[in-house]
Amino acid sequence: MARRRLAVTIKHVAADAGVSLQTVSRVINNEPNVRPEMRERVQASIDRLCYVPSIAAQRMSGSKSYLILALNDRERTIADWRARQGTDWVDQMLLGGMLECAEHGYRLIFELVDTHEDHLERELGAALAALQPDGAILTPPHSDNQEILRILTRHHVPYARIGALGDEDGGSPAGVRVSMDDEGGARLATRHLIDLGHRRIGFISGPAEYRLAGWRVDGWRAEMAAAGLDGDAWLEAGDFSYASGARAARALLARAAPPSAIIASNDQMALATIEAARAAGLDIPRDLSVVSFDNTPLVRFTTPPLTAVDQPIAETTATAVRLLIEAQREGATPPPATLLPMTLVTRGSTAPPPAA
Amino acid sequence: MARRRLAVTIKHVAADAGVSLQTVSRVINNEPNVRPEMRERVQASIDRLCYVPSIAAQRMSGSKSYLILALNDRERTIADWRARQGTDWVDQMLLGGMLECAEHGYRLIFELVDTHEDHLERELGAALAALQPDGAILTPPHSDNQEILRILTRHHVPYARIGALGDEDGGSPAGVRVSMDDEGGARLATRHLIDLGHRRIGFISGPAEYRLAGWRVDGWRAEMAAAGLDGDAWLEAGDFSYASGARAARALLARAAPPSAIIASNDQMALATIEAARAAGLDIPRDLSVVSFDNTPLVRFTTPPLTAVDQPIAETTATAVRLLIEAQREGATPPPATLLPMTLVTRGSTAPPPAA
DNA sequence: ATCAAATAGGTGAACGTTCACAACAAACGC
DNA sequence: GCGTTTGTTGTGAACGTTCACCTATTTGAT
Repeated sequence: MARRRLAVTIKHVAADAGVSLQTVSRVINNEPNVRPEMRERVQASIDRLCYVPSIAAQRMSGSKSYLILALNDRERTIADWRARQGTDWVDQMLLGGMLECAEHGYRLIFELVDTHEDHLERELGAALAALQPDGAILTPPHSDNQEILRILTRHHVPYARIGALGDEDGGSPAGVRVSMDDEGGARLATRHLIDLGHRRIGFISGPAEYRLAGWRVDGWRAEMAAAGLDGDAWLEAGDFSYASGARAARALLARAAPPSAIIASNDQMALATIEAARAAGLDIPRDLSVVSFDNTPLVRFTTPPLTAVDQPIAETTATAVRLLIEAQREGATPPPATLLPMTLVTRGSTAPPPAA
Repeated sequence: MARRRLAVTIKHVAADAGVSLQTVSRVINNEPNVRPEMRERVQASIDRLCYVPSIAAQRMSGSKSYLILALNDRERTIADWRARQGTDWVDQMLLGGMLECAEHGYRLIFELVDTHEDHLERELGAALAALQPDGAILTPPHSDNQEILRILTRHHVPYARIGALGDEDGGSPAGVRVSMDDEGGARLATRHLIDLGHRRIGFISGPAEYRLAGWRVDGWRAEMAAAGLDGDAWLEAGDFSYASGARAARALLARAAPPSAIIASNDQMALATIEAARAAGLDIPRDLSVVSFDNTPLVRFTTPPLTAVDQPIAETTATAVRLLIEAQREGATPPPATLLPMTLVTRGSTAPPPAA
């Protein structure tokens, strides 16, 4: 069972370079007060012996663990994943955070948290005590879970809250917030359609319990108002599901003055809209332009490819990681809130409105 | 900077329960030779103090790290991800492995490996030395990278190879293999179409450099032969891209006796096939049935929803994790190779062939 | 030349856990 | 009653690293 891993330790390096353990440690951690020539000699030994400090041992003697925990809601993650709803935020988040971690010699550990059971205190506490991470990243809905924030604070783990609704953590210096600009994204989509010449622009919203759904509506409404158009006349409620999108689209198209363009709050509802429009004999984008939110992988391959607002999901975790690492530096004060812009990817589902 | 984390250690528990450290350790690790009443007393102290053993310290004194490394190709992962090709294997793999890990008190760490640079030895070695994982999971193309296998063996890290082509690791007892039954999946798809009454079943293959692409062709050909049909008459080459799928589909449909059904080796080519068929004035599934491989999230929402062969990607890593953990037990000899079956998800893109 | 300060390097203890081994009690065979 | 096994608990060392403290050397100002 390979008990002795015969790993090369700091002791071997010290012997090889003919110095004390402490000097080697100093070189590893880039501490001052080491003569350049000495530093070079030690580094040579390190390279020759392929020495790598053991994170376990480092952590034990009180230094950093170089681990960052990404906390995700177990139930939601699994549900999303089982249902394969097309939201690939998991791998995006992960890769964004992971690459950023790799840049700085850190590692991201993905941890699923169960808030339903009363295990929370024990389960999360166990993860924190066992791994002793240098920071934690919270994703919705955990970003606003006061108990999680409390536990993290008690364990002295700094955190970054992604998509947090407010600063309900009482302005704790341990926490920062990173969010995506949902309102700005909706404005981009609306502006694009207005620039194409559309005046009657419908909007299919997401469920009210998602604050981001409201923000998207706000952005659309604001941009419509800025162009002197009445937004509320073309609003239909959806809940992010395909069926609700189809229902909302049919309702919009059945109006006396149907919209010439529709913005759906996610990809599924956008696909439903296209299908509903086709069923009504409309051609996309000739008779109806459609813009979507999310920009999931396959929407570039649908017919037509979807013009969509792309969310900087990966940048979100990358930023969170960067802020957490920067905050480790003594005296550093990272900005308490960061807002990441969305972008519009123009494809084949939008065009100028019919001349009529 | 919270140097002292004032964590509750095994020492506190020992004092609280009035026993020695060792006894507490024995209770934690479920070792025998502890009186039930004593075990209960210690457990009570553990619960009361919310004690959790520190992984770092455990690892230091030679026991398990409860960490499993999932090694992925950096370039390919990033490329797949950037291109957002619709292959969401990353989050599927991850979640499958992670949930299985969680079941057993382990943790999965996703590690990107760069094989291009000559860093490999150093980079992978660093990860292994620093984290000292209890096992590693290799995904293609790493599963057959001899140097990686060598490094893992040298560090005494047992590994599971996913989708490995052969047992080129020289039958090392440290490694097991887990694969998906591509051939079986293709047979399922073919069988389904034959059962519906189709006789002329086209197949759009993947690129030759992917062995799995070949296995899928093999399955289709074998099932065709079993039904007394000539497979090779309806084979067209693709390369997994949308454009190649469109090309192949047009070629098949332009034949003197066009197929009444087409199996595409992935979702993108299937979507391309549908589009090409529509352009040729065909209705799906009335005039042409289409079966796809992959079953990515959005294909249930396309028009029509795709009948697709679903790959057990998540089960793949879950199985790998299970095998690695089981192999830790003294004397355990896990099966050297495991083949996971694919399943067929029947949706709206397949129907009996036109009566004509 | 003298003394204080700054710099370069070393020493022992500590971190929290497990391992090897010792110690002791109880149960067993004869 | 004695030696032997079996089961239960405790003791000291070890794992690999960093921290606090200490010593020796060099530097600079007087």
